[in-house]
Amino acid sequence: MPIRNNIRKLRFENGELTQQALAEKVGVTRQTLIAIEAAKYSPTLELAFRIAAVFGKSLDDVFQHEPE
Amino acid sequence: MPIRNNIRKLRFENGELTQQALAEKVGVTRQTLIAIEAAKYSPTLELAFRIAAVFGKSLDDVFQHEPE
DNA sequence: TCTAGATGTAAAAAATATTTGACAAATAGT
DNA sequence: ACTATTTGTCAAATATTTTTTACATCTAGA
Repeated sequence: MPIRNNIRKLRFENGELTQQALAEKVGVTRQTLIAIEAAKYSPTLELAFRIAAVFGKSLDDVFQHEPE
Repeated sequence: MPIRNNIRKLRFENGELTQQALAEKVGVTRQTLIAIEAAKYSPTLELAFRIAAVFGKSLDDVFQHEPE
């Protein structure tokens, strides 16, 4: 599943936002956030939207699909 | 789950692309595509990317999140 | 009218995402 | 050296998405 993300980068750009803090803002578990940040699996579109919303970014700014 | 999409519109703009044809291009079942088009549930980000790619659009052009 | 193609719905099984709980390692501060 | 915080991992349970199969409806064309 080749989906990259800039979550780690965005967390630090937004005042060292911790994984747990972000997880709470997004309404998800810390483990879920870790897995997504590490691209272990593909999140739900709904969750992807909520993550992007926290940073005030669009989906494409946070997640990049590498085709093939 | 308030996620709108323009799949139906995009299908017809792309030469009356049928649900089954799109499903095959995307590598998914027709029922899955129907459910997503009808916004019955939130697809995987991976799948959302593949759908957008078929139309040569970005994610945000195909799916819109209505916050709250 | 009959047939074929496109769309819609439904229910159970399979696959995948998410939660819960617990533990380990690294870092920073006291 | 100790404690607290952050990050990472793992495994089992739960929730959600996706598949499979089957049937119903509608429209267009022969």
